[in-house]
Amino acid sequence: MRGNLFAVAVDLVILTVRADRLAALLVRRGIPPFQGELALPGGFVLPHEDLLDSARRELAEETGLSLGDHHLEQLASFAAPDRDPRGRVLSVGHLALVPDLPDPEAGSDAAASAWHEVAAIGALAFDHGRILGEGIERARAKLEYTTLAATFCPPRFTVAQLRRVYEAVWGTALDPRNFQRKVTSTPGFLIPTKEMTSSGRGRPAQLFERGPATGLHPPMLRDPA
Amino acid sequence: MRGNLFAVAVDLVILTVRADRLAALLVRRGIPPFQGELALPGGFVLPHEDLLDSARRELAEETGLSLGDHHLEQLASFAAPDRDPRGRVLSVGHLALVPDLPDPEAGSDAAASAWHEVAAIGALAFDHGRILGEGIERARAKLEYTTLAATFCPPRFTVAQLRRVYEAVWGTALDPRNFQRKVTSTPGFLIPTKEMTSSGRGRPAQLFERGPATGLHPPMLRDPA
DNA sequence: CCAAAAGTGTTTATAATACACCCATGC
DNA sequence: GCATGGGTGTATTATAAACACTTTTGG
Repeated sequence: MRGNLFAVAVDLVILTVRADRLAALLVRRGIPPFQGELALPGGFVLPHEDLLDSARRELAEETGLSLGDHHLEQLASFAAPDRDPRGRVLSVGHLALVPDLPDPEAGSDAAASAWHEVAAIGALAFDHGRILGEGIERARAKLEYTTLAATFCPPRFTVAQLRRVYEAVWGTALDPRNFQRKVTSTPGFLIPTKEMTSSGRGRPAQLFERGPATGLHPPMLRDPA
Repeated sequence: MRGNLFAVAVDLVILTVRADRLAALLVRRGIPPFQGELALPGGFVLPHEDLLDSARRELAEETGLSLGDHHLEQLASFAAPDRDPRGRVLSVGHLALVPDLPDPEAGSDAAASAWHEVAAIGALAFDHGRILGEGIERARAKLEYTTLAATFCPPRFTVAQLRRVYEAVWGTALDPRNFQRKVTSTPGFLIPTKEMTSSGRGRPAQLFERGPATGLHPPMLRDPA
């Protein structure tokens, strides 16, 4: 082992759907480098910490989420020699999908963090723009073959809420009728409850919970606009 | 930046198809730890080197391949605190798909390396068994949605050769007639040449070259056994 | 001639799409 | 009643899969 040592960080692409728009949690940096600029939440890996544990810890610190059944996965590593002016830093990007949360409140590390609609995000510190881009791309791809979309929803949700998640992430319109049949007939996607939505215009909708499906399912439908 | 520094290595899952079997290039370790055991090719990242450059360099050293149009991509990073007895080492796994090559010859680093049929590979040094497993899984998944299978083939190949690649990687039998129509009708997959195979039993087959397709194509067919 | 592999055409099953239509609520 | 969204049924279309058949070589 030689002296070519790296600092190792984890950075998080934390996505949610708010007001029918895909949004990411970003922090405004309080210290150099890139002071005052927007960046992904993240930090250095502790001496005896595994990568996912480190990402889970950062996620909890930034969002207050204890990440019970939420989704967290490794994205990719970024280690361009000049990506950090302080020296050689390898960052392991992670992707988290969380339900719509109340705005991050003051206190702990979350003070400087806020949700930003992804369509309106400009340049970020370091190479975080690229990491964010890969996270969004991965999320879009995974919705097509997994039941992960439900992780964007609260514990109980309607089929229409779930559909709006797909529409927000993909930026397309889906046929509500075909969507309904598709998701309700995919084994393990949705667990029906006996409750219905009480308020709102139109006929009340049945409430569902996230099913246990982890793996793949036949492709989701993408209607033309 | 604190003293929690890591050594960073790249390890390579180098896959090929030899004699209709999926095979990986492995090295036998000449020094501790895990002296004498089989491991993935790899090594430490140099001070000013990017990850893919480092992987390309290791690939060239181990196989002699200059990696013109061959495939190389990052897989994932592995950093369990105890994965290397020498200390904290983060390894960035990479996946390379190469055509069937002559056996690695003595000289350079390739001396101790050899192809191993993946079905016959036992325990590997470090956590390389897991990295290999993820590489194989990724390769299997990507054949289904990309035209990557052709990177396992020599510069000119027949449809039957390409089919045997799918059959080797997936371990399934495919219908030669449906396969033919499928691959020849996928835009950008195959470039037809005017040449035919000269020898061999049966009717001569047309030779093709790798097409330019990079992205996705409709799912490949998987026939039942 | 026969066996073997290449390649084409046709039929059948399955899944995706489009869309007509009925249901249950708020106003 | 009427607008709004929830939910079901069905026709149409694309695609995958199964397989009969012709072509072209070597022996």
